[in-house]
Amino acid sequence: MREKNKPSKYSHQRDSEATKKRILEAAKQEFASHGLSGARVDVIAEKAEANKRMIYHYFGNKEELFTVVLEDAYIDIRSEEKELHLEKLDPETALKTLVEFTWNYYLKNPTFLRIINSENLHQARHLKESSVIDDLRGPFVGMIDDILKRGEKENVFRKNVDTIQLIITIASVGYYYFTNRYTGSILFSKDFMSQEALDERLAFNIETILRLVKK
Amino acid sequence: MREKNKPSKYSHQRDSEATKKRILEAAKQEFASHGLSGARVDVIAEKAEANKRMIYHYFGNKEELFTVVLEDAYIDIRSEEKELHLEKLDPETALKTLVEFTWNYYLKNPTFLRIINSENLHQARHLKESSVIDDLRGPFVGMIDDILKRGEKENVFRKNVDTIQLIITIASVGYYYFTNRYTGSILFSKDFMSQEALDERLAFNIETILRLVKK
DNA sequence: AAGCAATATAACTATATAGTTACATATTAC
DNA sequence: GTAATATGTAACTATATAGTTATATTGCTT
Repeated sequence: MREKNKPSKYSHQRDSEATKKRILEAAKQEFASHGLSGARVDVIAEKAEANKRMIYHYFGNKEELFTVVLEDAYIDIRSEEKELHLEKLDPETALKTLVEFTWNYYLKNPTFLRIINSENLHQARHLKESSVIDDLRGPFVGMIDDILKRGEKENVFRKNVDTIQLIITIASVGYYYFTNRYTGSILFSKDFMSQEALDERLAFNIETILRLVKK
Repeated sequence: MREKNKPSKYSHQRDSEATKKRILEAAKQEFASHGLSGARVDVIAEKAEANKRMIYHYFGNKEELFTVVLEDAYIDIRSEEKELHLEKLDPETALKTLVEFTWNYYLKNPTFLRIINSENLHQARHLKESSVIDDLRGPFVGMIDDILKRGEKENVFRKNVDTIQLIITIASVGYYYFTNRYTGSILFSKDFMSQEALDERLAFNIETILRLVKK
Protein backbone atom coordinates (compact mmCIF):
# COMPACT_ATOMS: atom_id res chain seq x y z
CA MET A 1 0.00 0.00 0.00
CA ARG A 2 1.18 3.46 -0.90
CA GLU A 3 2.46 5.47 2.05
CA LYS A 4 1.09 8.92 2.76
CA ASN A 5 3.21 11.94 1.90
CA LYS A 6 5.70 9.82 0.06
CA PRO A 7 6.72 11.72 -3.07
CA SER A 8 5.97 10.02 -6.37
CA LYS A 9 8.73 7.96 -7.93
CA TYR A 10 7.73 9.36 -11.29
CA SER A 11 9.06 12.86 -11.34
CA HIS A 12 8.85 13.46 -15.07
CA GLN A 13 5.99 13.19 -17.50
CA ARG A 14 5.45 10.01 -19.41
CA ASP A 15 6.33 10.02 -23.08
CA SER A 16 6.89 6.72 -24.77
CA GLU A 17 8.20 8.24 -28.00
CA ALA A 18 10.73 10.35 -26.14
CA THR A 19 11.80 7.36 -24.09
CA LYS A 20 12.28 5.28 -27.23
CA LYS A 21 14.34 8.04 -28.77
CA ARG A 22 16.53 8.37 -25.70
CA ILE A 23 17.07 4.60 -25.66
CA LEU A 24 17.98 4.57 -29.36
CA GLU A 25 20.42 7.44 -29.01
CA ALA A 26 22.04 5.88 -25.95
CA ALA A 27 22.22 2.52 -27.72
CA LYS A 28 23.83 4.11 -30.77
CA GLN A 29 26.54 5.62 -28.59
CA GLU A 30 27.09 2.48 -26.56
CA PHE A 31 27.18 0.12 -29.55
CA ALA A 32 29.51 2.52 -31.38
CA SER A 33 31.84 2.76 -28.40
CA HIS A 34 32.03 -0.89 -27.47
CA GLY A 35 30.65 -2.93 -30.35
CA LEU A 36 27.70 -5.29 -30.11
CA SER A 37 29.30 -7.67 -27.60
CA GLY A 38 31.01 -4.97 -25.56
CA ALA A 39 27.89 -2.83 -25.23
CA ARG A 40 26.04 -3.23 -21.92
CA VAL A 41 22.28 -3.12 -21.72
CA ASP A 42 22.46 -1.69 -18.20
CA VAL A 43 24.66 1.13 -19.43
CA ILE A 44 22.28 1.91 -22.29
CA ALA A 45 19.39 2.08 -19.82
CA GLU A 46 21.34 4.38 -17.55
CA LYS A 47 22.53 6.67 -20.37
CA ALA A 48 19.00 6.87 -21.71
CA GLU A 49 17.74 7.81 -18.23
CA ALA A 50 15.35 4.95 -18.71
CA ASN A 51 14.97 1.50 -17.26
CA LYS A 52 16.19 -1.79 -18.61
CA ARG A 53 12.62 -3.04 -18.57
CA MET A 54 11.72 -0.36 -21.12
CA ILE A 55 14.43 -1.52 -23.51
CA TYR A 56 13.04 -5.04 -23.51
CA HIS A 57 9.50 -3.67 -23.69
CA TYR A 58 10.12 -1.48 -26.72
CA PHE A 59 12.84 -3.37 -28.56
CA GLY A 60 12.66 -7.01 -27.50
CA ASN A 61 16.30 -7.69 -26.76
CA LYS A 62 19.82 -6.44 -27.30
CA GLU A 63 20.12 -7.86 -30.81
CA GLU A 64 16.85 -6.32 -31.98
CA LEU A 65 17.85 -3.00 -30.46
CA PHE A 66 21.08 -3.17 -32.43
CA THR A 67 19.12 -3.91 -35.58
CA VAL A 68 17.00 -0.78 -35.15
CA VAL A 69 20.12 1.32 -34.48
CA LEU A 70 21.69 -0.08 -37.65
CA GLU A 71 18.59 0.50 -39.74
CA ASP A 72 18.34 4.06 -38.48
CA ALA A 73 21.96 4.64 -39.44
CA TYR A 74 21.32 3.63 -43.05
CA ILE A 75 18.07 5.57 -43.21
CA ASP A 76 19.86 8.69 -41.99
CA ILE A 77 22.74 8.68 -44.49
CA ARG A 78 20.36 7.77 -47.30
CA SER A 79 18.06 10.68 -46.54
CA GLU A 80 20.96 13.13 -46.38
CA GLU A 81 22.30 11.81 -49.68
CA LYS A 82 18.95 12.44 -51.30
CA GLU A 83 19.17 16.10 -50.36
CA LEU A 84 22.30 16.61 -52.44
CA HIS A 85 20.33 16.62 -55.71
CA LEU A 86 23.38 15.59 -57.68
CA GLU A 87 21.26 15.34 -60.82
CA LYS A 88 21.15 19.13 -60.96
CA LEU A 89 24.94 19.51 -60.97
CA ASP A 90 27.34 19.10 -63.87
CA PRO A 91 29.06 15.69 -63.80
CA GLU A 92 32.39 16.78 -62.39
CA THR A 93 30.85 18.99 -59.69
CA ALA A 94 28.38 16.24 -58.84
CA LEU A 95 31.16 13.73 -58.29
CA LYS A 96 33.24 16.15 -56.24
CA THR A 97 30.17 16.98 -54.17
CA LEU A 98 29.54 13.31 -53.48
CA VAL A 99 33.13 12.73 -52.38
CA GLU A 100 32.94 15.74 -50.06
CA PHE A 101 29.55 14.75 -48.70
CA THR A 102 30.68 11.18 -47.97
CA TRP A 103 33.81 12.44 -46.26
CA ASN A 104 31.95 14.97 -44.14
CA TYR A 105 29.22 12.54 -43.21
CA TYR A 106 31.80 10.10 -41.90
CA LEU A 107 33.60 12.92 -40.10
CA LYS A 108 30.45 14.16 -38.37
CA ASN A 109 28.99 10.72 -37.68
CA PRO A 110 31.74 8.56 -36.22
CA THR A 111 29.07 6.29 -34.75
CA PHE A 112 27.96 5.39 -38.26
CA LEU A 113 31.31 3.87 -39.17
CA ARG A 114 31.62 1.94 -35.93
CA ILE A 115 28.17 0.47 -36.18
CA ILE A 116 28.70 -0.63 -39.78
CA ASN A 117 32.00 -2.16 -38.66
CA SER A 118 30.27 -4.05 -35.87
CA GLU A 119 27.66 -5.31 -38.28
CA ASN A 120 30.35 -6.57 -40.62
CA LEU A 121 32.15 -8.29 -37.76
CA HIS A 122 28.88 -10.12 -37.30
CA GLN A 123 28.66 -10.89 -41.00
CA ALA A 124 25.70 -8.57 -41.53
CA ARG A 125 23.34 -11.00 -39.85
CA HIS A 126 21.06 -8.21 -38.65
CA LEU A 127 20.91 -6.41 -41.98
CA LYS A 128 20.19 -9.72 -43.69
CA GLU A 129 16.97 -10.06 -41.73
CA SER A 130 16.02 -6.42 -42.11
CA SER A 131 13.41 -5.25 -44.58
CA VAL A 132 14.51 -1.64 -44.32
CA ILE A 133 17.39 -2.12 -46.75
CA ASP A 134 14.94 -2.83 -49.56
CA ASP A 135 14.47 0.91 -49.85
CA LEU A 136 18.20 1.61 -49.85
CA ARG A 137 19.27 -1.29 -51.98
CA GLY A 138 21.73 0.07 -54.46
CA PRO A 139 21.80 3.47 -52.79
CA PHE A 140 22.57 6.03 -55.35
CA VAL A 141 23.61 3.49 -57.93
CA GLY A 142 21.18 4.90 -60.45
CA MET A 143 22.18 8.43 -59.60
CA ILE A 144 25.91 7.82 -59.95
CA ASP A 145 25.29 5.89 -63.10
CA ASP A 146 23.53 8.93 -64.48
CA ILE A 147 26.43 11.21 -63.52
CA LEU A 148 28.89 8.93 -65.29
CA LYS A 149 26.72 8.73 -68.41
CA ARG A 150 26.33 12.49 -68.54
CA GLY A 151 30.08 12.89 -68.12
CA GLU A 152 30.70 10.51 -71.00
CA LYS A 153 28.27 12.34 -73.23
CA GLU A 154 29.86 15.68 -72.39
CA ASN A 155 33.23 14.15 -73.17
CA VAL A 156 34.71 14.93 -69.73
CA PHE A 157 34.66 11.36 -68.34
CA ARG A 158 36.10 8.27 -69.98
CA LYS A 159 33.91 5.37 -71.02
CA ASN A 160 33.05 2.19 -69.13
CA VAL A 161 33.88 3.24 -65.59
CA ASP A 162 32.08 0.69 -63.41
CA THR A 163 29.52 2.48 -61.29
CA ILE A 164 29.57 0.13 -58.32
CA GLN A 165 33.37 0.01 -58.24
CA LEU A 166 33.41 3.80 -58.25
CA ILE A 167 30.90 4.01 -55.39
CA ILE A 168 32.92 1.51 -53.36
CA THR A 169 36.09 3.49 -54.03
CA ILE A 170 34.52 6.78 -52.96
CA ALA A 171 33.44 5.18 -49.70
CA SER A 172 36.78 3.37 -49.22
CA VAL A 173 39.11 6.34 -49.31
CA GLY A 174 37.17 8.13 -46.58
CA TYR A 175 35.95 5.19 -44.53
CA TYR A 176 39.35 3.56 -44.11
CA TYR A 177 40.97 6.82 -43.10
CA PHE A 178 38.49 7.37 -40.28
CA THR A 179 38.05 3.84 -38.97
CA ASN A 180 41.79 3.20 -38.96
CA ARG A 181 42.82 6.57 -37.66
CA TYR A 182 43.89 5.23 -34.27
CA THR A 183 46.35 2.63 -35.53
CA GLY A 184 47.19 4.93 -38.44
CA SER A 185 48.16 7.79 -36.17
CA ILE A 186 50.60 5.48 -34.38
CA LEU A 187 52.00 3.75 -37.46
CA PHE A 188 52.60 7.02 -39.30
CA SER A 189 53.38 9.17 -36.23
CA LYS A 190 50.83 11.66 -37.45
CA ASP A 191 47.64 13.06 -35.99
CA PHE A 192 45.01 11.92 -38.48
CA MET A 193 42.38 14.23 -37.01
CA SER A 194 44.17 17.59 -37.13
CA GLN A 195 42.41 20.09 -39.36
CA GLU A 196 45.42 20.16 -41.65
CA ALA A 197 45.50 16.38 -42.02
CA LEU A 198 41.74 16.27 -42.67
CA ASP A 199 41.93 18.96 -45.34
CA GLU A 200 44.86 17.28 -47.00
CA ARG A 201 43.13 13.91 -47.08
CA LEU A 202 39.88 15.25 -48.51
CA ALA A 203 41.76 17.08 -51.27
CA PHE A 204 43.71 13.90 -52.06
CA ASN A 205 40.50 11.87 -52.20
CA ILE A 206 38.86 14.28 -54.62
CA GLU A 207 41.94 14.09 -56.82
CA THR A 208 41.94 10.28 -56.66
CA ILE A 209 38.31 10.02 -57.76
CA LEU A 210 38.48 12.65 -60.47
CA ARG A 211 41.66 11.18 -61.97
CA LEU A 212 39.90 7.83 -62.01
CA VAL A 213 37.02 9.00 -64.18
CA LYS A 214 38.32 11.97 -66.14
CA LYS A 215 39.65 11.65 -69.66
CA MET B 1 48.10 -39.62 -3.53
CA ARG B 2 48.41 -41.14 -6.97
CA GLU B 3 46.35 -44.28 -7.48
CA LYS B 4 47.97 -47.39 -8.86
CA ASN B 5 47.27 -48.37 -12.46
CA LYS B 6 45.48 -45.12 -13.10
CA PRO B 7 46.53 -43.92 -16.55
CA SER B 8 48.29 -40.59 -16.65
CA LYS B 9 46.15 -37.55 -17.38
CA TYR B 10 48.95 -36.24 -19.55
CA SER B 11 48.80 -38.23 -22.70
CA HIS B 12 50.98 -35.99 -24.84
CA GLN B 13 54.47 -34.71 -24.42
CA ARG B 14 55.07 -31.30 -22.88
CA ASP B 15 56.11 -28.50 -25.18
CA SER B 16 55.68 -24.98 -23.92
CA GLU B 17 56.50 -23.35 -27.26
CA ALA B 18 53.98 -25.49 -29.09
CA THR B 19 51.34 -24.74 -26.48
CA LYS B 20 51.99 -21.01 -26.74
CA LYS B 21 51.67 -21.22 -30.50
CA ARG B 22 48.42 -23.13 -30.29
CA ILE B 23 47.05 -20.57 -27.85
CA LEU B 24 48.09 -17.68 -30.09
CA GLU B 25 46.55 -19.24 -33.17
CA ALA B 26 43.32 -20.02 -31.34
CA ALA B 27 43.26 -16.51 -29.89
CA LYS B 28 43.78 -14.99 -33.33
CA GLN B 29 40.80 -16.91 -34.67
CA GLU B 30 38.59 -16.17 -31.68
CA PHE B 31 39.42 -12.46 -31.52
CA ALA B 32 38.95 -12.16 -35.28
CA SER B 33 35.59 -13.91 -35.14
CA HIS B 34 34.11 -12.14 -32.17
CA GLY B 35 36.20 -9.06 -31.43
CA LEU B 36 38.00 -8.38 -28.18
CA SER B 37 34.86 -8.22 -26.03
CA GLY B 38 33.07 -11.05 -27.78
CA ALA B 39 36.03 -13.44 -27.61
CA ARG B 40 35.83 -15.97 -24.79
CA VAL B 41 38.90 -17.09 -22.91
CA ASP B 42 37.37 -20.51 -22.29
CA VAL B 43 36.79 -20.96 -26.01
CA ILE B 44 40.38 -19.98 -26.80
CA ALA B 45 41.64 -22.55 -24.29
CA GLU B 46 39.43 -25.22 -25.77
CA LYS B 47 40.35 -24.43 -29.39
CA ALA B 48 44.03 -24.43 -28.47
CA GLU B 49 43.61 -27.83 -26.82
CA ALA B 50 45.19 -26.15 -23.85
CA ASN B 51 43.95 -25.01 -20.50
CA LYS B 52 42.84 -21.59 -19.34
CA ARG B 53 45.50 -21.72 -16.67
CA MET B 54 48.16 -21.83 -19.41
CA ILE B 55 46.76 -18.73 -21.10
CA TYR B 56 47.09 -16.76 -17.88
CA HIS B 57 50.47 -18.34 -17.21
CA TYR B 58 51.95 -17.47 -20.58
CA PHE B 59 50.13 -14.27 -21.49
CA GLY B 60 48.92 -12.68 -18.26
CA ASN B 61 45.33 -11.90 -19.19
CA LYS B 62 42.93 -11.51 -22.09
CA GLU B 63 44.08 -7.99 -22.96
CA GLU B 64 47.75 -8.92 -23.03
CA LEU B 65 46.94 -11.96 -25.14
CA PHE B 66 45.17 -9.67 -27.58
CA THR B 67 48.19 -7.38 -27.64
CA VAL B 68 50.49 -10.24 -28.63
CA VAL B 69 48.06 -11.37 -31.34
CA LEU B 70 47.97 -7.82 -32.66
CA GLU B 71 51.74 -7.43 -32.60
CA ASP B 72 52.16 -10.74 -34.40
CA ALA B 73 49.74 -9.58 -37.08
CA TYR B 74 51.81 -6.49 -37.82
CA ILE B 75 55.07 -8.41 -37.69
CA ASP B 76 53.72 -10.92 -40.19
CA ILE B 77 52.54 -8.46 -42.85
CA ARG B 78 55.70 -6.39 -42.44
CA SER B 79 57.94 -9.39 -43.00
CA GLU B 80 56.03 -10.45 -46.09
CA GLU B 81 56.21 -6.91 -47.45
CA LYS B 82 59.96 -6.95 -47.07
CA GLU B 83 60.17 -9.99 -49.32
CA LEU B 84 58.70 -8.12 -52.25
CA HIS B 85 61.97 -6.24 -52.94
CA LEU B 86 60.13 -3.45 -54.66
CA GLU B 87 63.39 -1.55 -55.01
CA LYS B 88 64.44 -3.97 -57.72
CA LEU B 89 61.35 -3.34 -59.87
CA ASP B 90 60.68 -0.45 -62.21
CA PRO B 91 58.40 2.16 -60.57
CA GLU B 92 55.17 1.22 -62.30
CA THR B 93 55.66 -2.51 -61.78
CA ALA B 94 56.65 -1.88 -58.18
CA LEU B 95 53.47 0.03 -57.47
CA LYS B 96 51.30 -2.54 -59.22
CA THR B 97 53.05 -5.29 -57.25
CA LEU B 98 52.37 -3.50 -53.98
CA VAL B 99 48.68 -3.06 -54.79
CA GLU B 100 48.41 -6.73 -55.68
CA PHE B 101 50.33 -7.85 -52.63
CA THR B 102 48.20 -5.75 -50.29
CA TRP B 103 45.02 -7.07 -51.88
CA ASN B 104 46.13 -10.69 -51.72
CA TYR B 105 47.40 -10.39 -48.18
CA TYR B 106 44.00 -9.11 -47.05
CA LEU B 107 42.27 -11.83 -49.05
CA LYS B 108 44.35 -14.61 -47.54
CA ASN B 109 44.42 -13.19 -44.01
CA PRO B 110 40.90 -12.18 -43.09
CA THR B 111 41.87 -12.35 -39.43
CA PHE B 112 44.31 -9.49 -39.99
CA LEU B 113 41.60 -7.05 -40.99
CA ARG B 114 39.29 -8.03 -38.19
CA ILE B 115 41.95 -7.69 -35.54
CA ILE B 116 43.01 -4.27 -36.80
CA ASN B 117 39.35 -3.28 -36.78
CA SER B 118 38.99 -4.46 -33.19
CA GLU B 119 42.06 -2.51 -32.19
CA ASN B 120 40.66 0.63 -33.78
CA LEU B 121 37.33 0.13 -32.02
CA HIS B 122 39.43 0.22 -28.87
CA GLN B 123 41.25 3.33 -30.06
CA ALA B 124 44.54 1.49 -30.52
CA ARG B 125 45.11 1.33 -26.78
CA HIS B 126 47.07 -1.90 -27.06
CA LEU B 127 49.27 -0.73 -29.92
CA LYS B 128 49.93 2.51 -28.02
CA GLU B 129 51.59 0.56 -25.24
CA SER B 130 53.43 -1.78 -27.56
CA SER B 131 57.11 -1.40 -28.34
CA VAL B 132 56.92 -3.73 -31.33
CA ILE B 133 55.59 -1.01 -33.62
CA ASP B 134 58.84 0.91 -33.31
CA ASP B 135 60.26 -1.45 -35.89
CA LEU B 136 57.31 -1.05 -38.22
CA ARG B 137 56.76 2.64 -37.75
CA GLY B 138 56.26 4.07 -41.16
CA PRO B 139 56.18 0.67 -42.83
CA PHE B 140 57.38 0.98 -46.35
CA VAL B 141 57.21 4.76 -46.27
CA GLY B 142 60.82 5.05 -47.33
CA MET B 143 60.39 2.35 -49.91
CA ILE B 144 57.29 3.88 -51.50
CA ASP B 145 58.91 7.26 -51.37
CA ASP B 146 61.78 5.80 -53.36
CA ILE B 147 59.42 4.31 -55.95
CA LEU B 148 57.70 7.66 -56.41
CA LYS B 149 61.01 9.50 -56.75
CA ARG B 150 62.29 7.01 -59.32
CA GLY B 151 59.02 7.33 -61.24
CA GLU B 152 59.36 11.09 -61.26
CA LYS B 153 62.93 10.92 -62.49
CA GLU B 154 61.97 8.49 -65.25
CA ASN B 155 59.17 10.84 -66.19
CA VAL B 156 56.42 8.21 -65.76
CA PHE B 157 54.95 9.58 -62.52
CA ARG B 158 53.83 13.12 -61.83
CA LYS B 159 55.49 15.27 -59.18
CA ASN B 160 54.53 15.82 -55.56
CA VAL B 161 52.35 12.79 -54.96
CA ASP B 162 52.16 12.52 -51.17
CA THR B 163 53.69 9.20 -50.11
CA ILE B 164 51.60 8.65 -46.99
CA GLN B 165 48.36 9.56 -48.74
CA LEU B 166 49.23 7.09 -51.46
CA ILE B 167 49.96 4.31 -48.96
CA ILE B 168 46.69 4.99 -47.17
CA THR B 169 44.84 4.91 -50.47
CA ILE B 170 46.39 1.61 -51.52
CA ALA B 171 45.30 0.08 -48.22
CA SER B 172 41.85 1.73 -48.34
CA VAL B 173 40.64 0.39 -51.65
CA GLY B 174 41.34 -3.20 -50.62
CA TYR B 175 40.66 -3.02 -46.89
CA TYR B 176 37.24 -1.44 -47.20
CA TYR B 177 36.14 -3.94 -49.82
CA PHE B 178 36.94 -6.89 -47.59
CA THR B 179 35.84 -5.61 -44.20
CA ASN B 180 32.55 -4.31 -45.59
CA ARG B 181 31.86 -7.21 -47.86
CA TYR B 182 28.98 -8.50 -45.73
CA THR B 183 26.92 -5.31 -45.71
CA GLY B 184 28.18 -4.55 -49.23
CA SER B 185 26.94 -7.83 -50.62
CA ILE B 186 23.47 -7.01 -49.29
CA LEU B 187 23.39 -3.35 -50.29
CA PHE B 188 24.58 -4.04 -53.81
CA SER B 189 22.90 -7.47 -54.21
CA LYS B 190 26.23 -8.84 -55.35
CA ASP B 191 28.52 -11.56 -54.04
CA PHE B 192 31.67 -9.65 -53.15
CA MET B 193 33.70 -12.84 -52.79
CA SER B 194 33.05 -14.56 -56.12
CA GLN B 195 36.21 -15.02 -58.16
CA GLU B 196 34.82 -12.73 -60.82
CA ALA B 197 34.06 -9.95 -58.33
CA LEU B 198 37.51 -10.30 -56.74
CA ASP B 199 39.31 -10.13 -60.08
CA GLU B 200 37.27 -7.13 -61.15
CA ARG B 201 37.96 -5.27 -57.92
CA LEU B 202 41.70 -5.90 -58.00
CA ALA B 203 41.92 -4.69 -61.60
CA PHE B 204 39.94 -1.58 -60.68
CA ASN B 205 42.22 -0.88 -57.72
CA ILE B 206 45.34 -1.14 -59.84
CA GLU B 207 43.81 1.28 -62.31
CA THR B 208 42.83 3.67 -59.50
CA ILE B 209 46.36 3.78 -58.10
CA LEU B 210 48.17 4.02 -61.40
CA ARG B 211 45.90 6.80 -62.66
CA LEU B 212 46.60 8.62 -59.43
CA VAL B 213 50.37 8.72 -59.92
CA LYS B 214 50.93 8.47 -63.65
CA LYS B 215 51.50 11.50 -65.81
C1' DA C 1 -15.10 7.72 -11.48
C1' DA C 2 -14.04 3.11 -12.72
C1' DG C 3 -11.66 0.11 -15.38
C1' DC C 4 -7.89 -0.79 -18.30
C1' DA C 5 -3.86 -0.36 -21.05
C1' DA C 6 0.48 1.90 -21.37
C1' DT C 7 4.47 3.42 -19.08
C1' DA C 8 7.63 3.13 -15.55
C1' DT C 9 10.69 1.40 -11.39
C1' DA C 10 13.39 -1.75 -8.79
C1' DA C 11 14.52 -6.03 -7.27
C1' DC C 12 15.44 -10.52 -8.74
C1' DT C 13 17.40 -14.79 -11.25
C1' DA C 14 19.97 -17.92 -13.98
C1' DT C 15 23.93 -18.08 -16.32
C1' DA C 16 28.28 -16.81 -18.32
C1' DT C 17 32.70 -15.01 -17.63
C1' DA C 18 37.49 -13.59 -16.35
C1' DG C 19 40.52 -14.82 -13.39
C1' DT C 20 42.42 -17.99 -9.22
C1' DT C 21 43.72 -21.83 -6.44
C1' DA C 22 45.02 -26.44 -5.35
C1' DC C 23 47.19 -29.91 -6.95
C1' DA C 24 49.52 -33.34 -10.32
C1' DT C 25 53.06 -34.68 -13.48
C1' DA C 26 57.07 -34.00 -16.35
C1' DT C 27 61.67 -32.08 -17.07
C1' DT C 28 66.00 -30.22 -15.75
C1' DA C 29 70.00 -29.20 -12.77
C1' DC C 30 72.86 -30.88 -9.49
C1' DG D 1 68.29 -39.95 -7.36
C1' DT D 2 66.36 -35.80 -5.66
C1' DA D 3 65.09 -31.18 -5.34
C1' DA D 4 63.56 -27.38 -7.91
C1' DT D 5 61.14 -25.70 -11.64
C1' DA D 6 58.22 -25.77 -15.72
C1' DT D 7 54.11 -27.43 -17.62
C1' DG D 8 49.70 -29.10 -17.13
C1' DT D 9 44.57 -30.21 -15.29
C1' DA D 10 40.33 -29.38 -13.01
C1' DA D 11 37.57 -27.32 -9.82
C1' DC D 12 36.45 -23.09 -7.83
C1' DT D 13 35.03 -18.03 -6.99
C1' DA D 14 33.52 -13.42 -7.38
C1' DT D 15 31.30 -10.72 -10.37
C1' DA D 16 28.95 -9.11 -14.43
C1' DT D 17 25.32 -9.75 -17.53
C1' DA D 18 21.01 -10.45 -20.27
C1' DG D 19 16.71 -11.06 -19.41
C1' DT D 20 12.31 -11.49 -15.98
C1' DT D 21 8.96 -10.62 -12.45
C1' DA D 22 6.35 -8.03 -9.24
C1' DT D 23 4.48 -3.99 -8.61
C1' DA D 24 3.37 1.00 -9.00
C1' DT D 25 1.70 5.15 -11.41
C1' DT D 26 -0.33 7.59 -15.20
C1' DG D 27 -3.50 8.67 -18.54
C1' DC D 28 -7.09 7.29 -21.63
C1' DT D 29 -11.85 5.42 -22.65
C1' DT D 30 -16.33 5.00 -21.47
